[in-house]
Amino acid sequence: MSFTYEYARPALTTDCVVFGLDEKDLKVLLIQRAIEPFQNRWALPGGFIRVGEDVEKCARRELREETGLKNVFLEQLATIGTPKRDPREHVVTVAYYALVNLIEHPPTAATDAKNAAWFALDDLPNLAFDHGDILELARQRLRGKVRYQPIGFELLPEKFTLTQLQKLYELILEEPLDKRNFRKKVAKLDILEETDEVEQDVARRAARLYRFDRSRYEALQKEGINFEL
Amino acid sequence: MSFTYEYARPALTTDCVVFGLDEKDLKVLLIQRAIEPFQNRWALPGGFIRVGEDVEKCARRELREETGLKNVFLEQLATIGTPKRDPREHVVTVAYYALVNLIEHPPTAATDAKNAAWFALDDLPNLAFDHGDILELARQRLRGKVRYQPIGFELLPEKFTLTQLQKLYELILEEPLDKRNFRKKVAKLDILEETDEVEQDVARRAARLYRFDRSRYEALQKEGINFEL
DNA sequence: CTATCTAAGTGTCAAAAAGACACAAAGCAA
DNA sequence: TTGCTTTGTGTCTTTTTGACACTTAGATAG
Repeated sequence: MSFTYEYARPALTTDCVVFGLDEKDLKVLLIQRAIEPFQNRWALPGGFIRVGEDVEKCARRELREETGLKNVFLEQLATIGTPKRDPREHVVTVAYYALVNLIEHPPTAATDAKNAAWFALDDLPNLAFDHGDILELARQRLRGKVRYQPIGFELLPEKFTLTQLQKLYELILEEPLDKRNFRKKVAKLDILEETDEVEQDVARRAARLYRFDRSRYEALQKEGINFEL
Repeated sequence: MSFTYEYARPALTTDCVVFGLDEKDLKVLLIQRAIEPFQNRWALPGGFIRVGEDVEKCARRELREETGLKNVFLEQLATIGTPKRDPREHVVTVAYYALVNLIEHPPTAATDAKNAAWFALDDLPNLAFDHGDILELARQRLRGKVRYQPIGFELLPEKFTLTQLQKLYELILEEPLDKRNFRKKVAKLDILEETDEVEQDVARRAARLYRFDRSRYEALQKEGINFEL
């Protein structure tokens, strides 16, 4: 079966930069290509958009098929359509980025025959196509976005310590933050709920666990408050 | 001549929300559709991407062909691919927004047989497709962006008064600003160059004209300064 | 049980930024 | 000469930012 059009059309794909937070590092989920071009090279999960399929739906479907991830935070990054970016033909890709917490989504959740693995941001392989550029773009976007929207919470487990939160921000912003000032600011945002639990199994004083109060956040969001850190 | 593919492909278009500043209003450039669907309805300028054509290039080409505009500030807004947004078939559009100053680009600069006209933002016609949604999205983006990047200058003529600048910000942000505080902040940004000219032909004290210092801005940008107003 | 280790948790002060606020003078017109 | 309109300017208060260090909880090792 084949499909015929009066004018030539570029192919349309989605690609997704999946960020995950490990104990210590920010990581990205990559898949190893099974076929040419760039066979065996690591690449962003993604694939062709089907006719009648919503673009974001496509990104989510590919993510599920290739990495097993579902119900993740997903946001559009940019659309890249440089003619020569795919050696086969003109392929326009709609790039997304996703945030997941690695604790609830363990490494290497491949389903679709290919290999999937998490890579630390400072230890990336050479990527297929222009995926290296897209990844870098996603990294910048994350850095910018985190300053005025509390999307960082998507990377953490449901309950987390303030130190974990600070470490995360330091990883994303790539700069150290002052503990007291950080806590002062977070407290003022008033979007964290203190639980009555503490960390388990640590060989030192256990830190209190907090939970992100999404409803509180959405209420503030409507009033137009901003969340700079 | 026709083109055949193994799998069905959505069509790919670009659309562009062009903002322009009139004496008093923020306006948007629309074109009137010459053909079905939505014949005679107003719509965003845009059209189909050609194979081998870069996406942004396409947006610029369509803008030139349909409205006569060129060399404008253009930035990607979002990609929308809801399957039913075009009644004919699945069409994915890459939306851009552009900023131009109406003084240097006079109203109704149509070239491509269709009608083009500027509409005030609070007096818009019913738009074709989902273009009304795209326009609203662009408006929000502009409002957000203007707070930390001096893109507002793209809407003004080369030389402008501080009052003009303030009025523009008030239009975009949809809130009144204090004259003295506004000037204080603008001065601190240090990206305006004072000219030795003043307004002409006004029936009152003439205001001093300023020029946007782009090189100064780019220097600051690199150092990572931000431009909140 | 005591000492030791590690990370948690907490407040003050100074500097900078934001925001509220009002009036004199320029320049044209009548 | 008077009146009208809009320019251009400074101070003070409040809020926010940023620098900075020690005590304490809790587990472990001896």
